[in-house]
Formats: sequence, structure tokens, C-alpha cells
Amino acid sequence: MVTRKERAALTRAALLDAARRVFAERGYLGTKITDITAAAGRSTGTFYEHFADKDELLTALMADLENDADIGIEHLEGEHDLTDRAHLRAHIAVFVTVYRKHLPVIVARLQSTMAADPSTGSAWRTLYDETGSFRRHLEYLSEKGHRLPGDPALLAAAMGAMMSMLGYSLFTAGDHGPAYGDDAIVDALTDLLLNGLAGAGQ
Amino acid sequence: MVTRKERAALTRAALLDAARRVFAERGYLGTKITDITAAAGRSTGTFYEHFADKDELLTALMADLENDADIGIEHLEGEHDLTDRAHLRAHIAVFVTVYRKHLPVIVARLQSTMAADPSTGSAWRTLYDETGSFRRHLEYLSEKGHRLPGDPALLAAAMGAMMSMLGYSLFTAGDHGPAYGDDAIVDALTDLLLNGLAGAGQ
DNA sequence: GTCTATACTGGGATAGAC
DNA sequence: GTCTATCCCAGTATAGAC
Repeated sequence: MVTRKERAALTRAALLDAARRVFAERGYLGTKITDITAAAGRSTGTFYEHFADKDELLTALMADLENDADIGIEHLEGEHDLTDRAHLRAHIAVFVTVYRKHLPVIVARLQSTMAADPSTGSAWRTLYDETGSFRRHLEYLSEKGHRLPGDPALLAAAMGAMMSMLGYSLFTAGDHGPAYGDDAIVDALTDLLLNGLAGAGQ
Repeated sequence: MVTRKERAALTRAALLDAARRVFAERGYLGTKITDITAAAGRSTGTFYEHFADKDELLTALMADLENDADIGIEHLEGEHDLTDRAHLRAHIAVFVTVYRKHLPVIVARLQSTMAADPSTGSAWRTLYDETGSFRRHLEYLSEKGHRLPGDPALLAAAMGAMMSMLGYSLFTAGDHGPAYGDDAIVDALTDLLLNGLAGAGQ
């Protein structure tokens, strides 16, 4: 016995899943509502029974992702030291793992953010919000007396910007780009941020 | 005496200039052809006499920018050392200067790139192309025996990604974001990349 | 709740007069 | 070359039957 409510939940899930698949192919901006419903085997009108618009669907997808990301960095919080290689590497590894797993959603999200009116400053807002973990760690270091190369919020944003944009470029490149393994990427970013260019030769 | 040709050139210039102004306000994606023509004091049809579409106009604007950028890094080419603080800083400074000066065009360009179909890998292509200078310097270091934290192309892309995305976020934030001076930004990025987090305390 | 059919809108692009 | 007027399409969103 399948209730009305259960069928609705099923349809909703089908739409969300279809959206991920279609976003992976065509991205967020290139995807029409009808693309999603077609991929889900549902009709156009049904979409609006579950979401007000494409943006609301994206928000729903983001919820899953944020949950995963929170779980990933949960045990990394606390008074750890970001200048410790293993700890910095773990942070970056979480980022890469989540990026890989939720690629369609992250791609969609970044496209959506970049498509927004620049003068609202939404890009900064998003970047700031998404780099809270880095920022807190850097602030902690700063308070402890460690002399950082700049303001914690600025550095955290710079690190986040690097990872977001590089991840987007690299992971959407597919056959059109280079084939680095995840470990190579994580190691390179870790050592670049930890020791920089000058320190790496030693 | 103003010839037909001169008037046409004037109109073209007016359209380009108007586009910069409107892009600064609403961005590339949020700007309609009619916004540009209205700002230029011309009529809709006239636009198509000079450009096939919005994208072609953007390409024309990019030409100016690339010229400026080339001039900026011209004297930085050659067998210099990117692990030398002054040299790395000069590179980053050029980037910030060009970003500031051509902000509307860079914003437009990044929006346009991000709006493209992700599966074509155009983001990687663009990033790769725009980081040629970094890449060549790193390859030179690598050949000289300096042990880098990763593949030159990957590191160059990472640095470019950081600067592009951070620049976009920071410079479009306006009142909605923090107010770092250009020097603070350049110094922070320089030291972050040169010494990293661990080396900065020394 | 889901379908089909259709109305509506924004915006790109063109035709033809001047 | 530039203008005005208009066409046209893609894509969103709704109305009403089932």
C-alpha cells in the first residue's frame, strides 16, 4: 500500500536525483526545468508542486552537501594547528572528497553564485561563509601569537577561493584537462600553502 | 568634416564604453543588449551593425585588457626566480593592478566563462591559458632542479584560481565586504604563496 | 498529485524606412 | 549607419482535467 504522501516523496526524490544528473551534464544555468522533469520521468507541471523554482531545488540539494561537509570537518575542529602538515592536509582532503562526491551540486552552486548580480557582493558573502573553518583556525593561531602573512579572514578566503575555483576547473575538465590523482592534488595544495614555493626546495 | 567611417568608429567606441559601465553595475549575464545601447544613447538595431552578439563585444573588450596585462608582465619574463619575494610580489601586484583597472571586463569574462557548459572543460582551458606566465616560471625552476610542491601546471593553475576568485569576490564586494588596501592583499598573497602558513612565523 | 495543453514574458535578433 | 517597429523563440509558469 503506497500512500499519496509516499508517492509525493518519491517524486520529489526523483526530481532531486534527476537534477543532479542533468546538472552534471549541462550545469545549473544550462538546465531547464523541463530537462529535470524529463530526466525524472515526470511532467512539467509536477515540478511546481514540489519546488517554487530551480533555485529552491538547488537549496534542497545543498542541504545534503552541507551535512556531509559538516561531518567531514567535525572532528577537525577544536584547537588544532593548521601549520601542522597532517592537519592542514586533512582539511584539504575533506574538501576534495566532498567536491568529488557532490560535484554536480557544487558546480550548480558556483554557477548560481557567479551568475548573481556582482554588485550585491554575494560572491564575497558565499566565500566568507564557506571558509569559516579555516578562518577560525587561523584566528586561533593568530591569538596564540603566531605571525600570519595576513588577516585571517583574507587568508581563509584566499585558500577557499583557490580550492573552489581550481576544483571547479579541474573536476569539470574531464578529458579536456590533465589527469591528476586526488592525492597529487591534495599534496600539492597542502605543500603550497604550508611551505610555499620558497620552502619547498629544502 | 566627419566621415561616415569616423561616426561609425565613434558609435562603436560608445558602445564599448557603455558596456563597461553597465557590466560594472549589473554584470555580464544581467546585462541586456538594450541596456548597453540605452547607456550609449544609441538604438537597439545599431548594436548589431558593430557586433554579432554580446559575446563578440566582450572579446573586443578583452583585447584591451590583454594588451595591458602583457605590458605589465613583459619585463617580468625571462629567467627570473619566482621564489624571490620581490619577483613573486611584482607578479601578483600586476595582477591586482590589472584587475582593479579592468574590473568590469574581468567580471564579465569570469561570469561568461562560468556560465558556459561545464562539461566542455572551458573553465580549465581559460585558467590554463591565463596562467602561462606562472607556469613557465615554475617549469624553469623545476628544470633548474628546484623541488616544487607539485606539477608546475597544477601549481600555476592553483595560484591563478586563488587570485581570480579572490579578486572577483573582494573587488565586487564593495560596501558589503571588508576594506583591505591593495598592498595588504598583495603582501598577504605573496607571503602565503612564498612561505606558506608554517614559514611565516619565523 | 500528476498529467496535458497553453498562456505569458523577457530578450535576442531582423526588416525596412530614413 | 542609424533608427523604429516588430517578429520570434526559449523557457517559465499556470489552468484545468483526471
